[in-house]
Amino acid sequence: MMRLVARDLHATVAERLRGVGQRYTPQREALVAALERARTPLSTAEIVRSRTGPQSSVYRNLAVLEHAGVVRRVIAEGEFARYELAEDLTEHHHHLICSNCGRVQDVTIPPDLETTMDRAVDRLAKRSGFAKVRHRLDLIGTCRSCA
Amino acid sequence: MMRLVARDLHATVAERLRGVGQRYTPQREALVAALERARTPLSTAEIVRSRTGPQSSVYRNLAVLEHAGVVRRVIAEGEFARYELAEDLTEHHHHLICSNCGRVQDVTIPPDLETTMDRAVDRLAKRSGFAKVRHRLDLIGTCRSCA
DNA sequence: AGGGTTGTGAGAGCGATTCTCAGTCTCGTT
DNA sequence: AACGAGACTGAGAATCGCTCTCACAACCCT
Repeated sequence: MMRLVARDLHATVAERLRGVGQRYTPQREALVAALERARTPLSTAEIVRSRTGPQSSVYRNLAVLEHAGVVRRVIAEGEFARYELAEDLTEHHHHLICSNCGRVQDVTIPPDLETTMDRAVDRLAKRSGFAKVRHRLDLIGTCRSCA
Repeated sequence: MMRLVARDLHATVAERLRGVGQRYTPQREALVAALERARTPLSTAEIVRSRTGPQSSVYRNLAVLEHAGVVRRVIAEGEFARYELAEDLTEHHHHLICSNCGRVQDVTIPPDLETTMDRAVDRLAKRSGFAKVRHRLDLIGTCRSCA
């Protein structure tokens, strides 16, 4: 799916929040806007630093947004959790993670590799009795400034 | 690389520890043995429970073993960190992770997919200025007992 | 306007992990 | 065999990301 323009993004977010009985408050809007602007997963520390509100509210609202399917918690290395907009609000992508400084950068891979991978994943999932399996492909290395 | 038999495994571990000025003590041996036996990543809680020593020593020794390149911290979901033997002591594999209960199970994928993926990863790495890039492919879903 | 629900912010609380430190063990050297 | 330097251990304290609590404010619907 293509990345939504800001107007549609906020409308979609509002709708999803309504769907779980929550409101789209200015603070939550600020969180979504920050994640949109970053175009790469932000650590909770970065988010808190970005004047989107006090710590407890940031954590609470990230949890609400995650529950509403608006954001996704990204598992990287390092001490802080990271969040990014849900994939269906942006587009399917992978992460290039610096194992030294923890920086995360979005990357996409060739569609045919994506397809091949999905087929293999499906087969494995079926064989192992897992359901609703999605894949997570991350590239882990050392970024230029940490080299 | 093939999985090492126990005899070689412990010899290799001892050597790597020596390489960083550390000793292969009985407690560290017990940790390595536990990870070998499990054949799947163990959470710190499971390791502590398995009578390999007091908590503080378990954490310290896991850190030492990680630094020596003997074990690897696995990032899954859930409250506890997980550890497994380093890949060059076992063999390259991926993880099937239950997003509900956090259980982790090893899986391998077809070698040709592995090759294709590595090629794509190399290309991306070169383009982005990252060095020593390895891939991490995890399958995340719901296991049978959590369905 | 009223009442019920949801959101907010400050601080307390929680829990996994790390640190500290005094005492012990090991190993190479004499 | 005794010694000394450095590694190891274990118990508890400390740290720190994160979550919870609670009193108060904002919002929505009728």
